[in-house]
Amino acid sequence: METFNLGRFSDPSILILASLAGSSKHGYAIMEDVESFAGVHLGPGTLYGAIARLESQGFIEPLPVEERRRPYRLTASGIAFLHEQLSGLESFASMGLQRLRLAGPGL
Amino acid sequence: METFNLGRFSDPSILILASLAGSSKHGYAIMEDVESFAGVHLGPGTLYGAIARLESQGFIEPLPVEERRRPYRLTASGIAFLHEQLSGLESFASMGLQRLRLAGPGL
DNA sequence: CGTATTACTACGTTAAACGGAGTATACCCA
DNA sequence: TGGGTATACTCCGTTTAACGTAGTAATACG
Repeated sequence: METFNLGRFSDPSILILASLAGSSKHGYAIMEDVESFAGVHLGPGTLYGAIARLESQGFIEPLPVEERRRPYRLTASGIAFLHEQLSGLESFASMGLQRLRLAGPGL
Repeated sequence: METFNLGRFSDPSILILASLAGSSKHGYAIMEDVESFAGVHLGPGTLYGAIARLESQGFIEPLPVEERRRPYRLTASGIAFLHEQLSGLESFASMGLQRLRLAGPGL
């Protein structure tokens, strides 16, 4: 299955936040979820590095460890931040596509 | 005017390509355009570094220099690439927002 | 005629993306 | 029962590119 490709415009942080918006989950599950919904594979360095940063920024918080899994959930500020980012992204994408539609034939 | 904020999820490359989708323009004009439509300020290092990379990737090409300005335009492959990226971005953003809507109240 | 704006170049620093390697536990199945 | 696979990470090194500062030079303006 070919999912849409976000290329280098795929800040792992947002992918992780979007994954946690679906439901709270631990690192490995985030990795699989991101891979399946965005077609982006995050290696361990990228994934856990980004998770640590998101936690220190207060956008996600750890839940009790269960069976060597450390699940995380979005905080209120993580939800707000994600919403803001996604809204901006959606506006930007639709504006860009509009530009392509208008100018595309005439380039 | 408060524009939407793309934060760190704002690969300068895509912003530049989207700017050129509006019309061909030179570096400084791209900088101003990106600032006005995306609210993102690109410093010279970021801007011209990204432009050089986009050119070497064949996504943009230089037009004849006029009055110490070096304008660029999208190539066909740049248009295709931008379209693909923006479509993916739009899907991703709307999927993420949907997840927030569904799970948001229940987190 | 000097100050601001335009349009860059050049360079250095830093953050973080990325991947390889390794560890350890649990699960399956022959 | 023990060997392979999946899970769930940690650790660490390399590379990339984002970002800013400084500087240059030309044109505009007032």
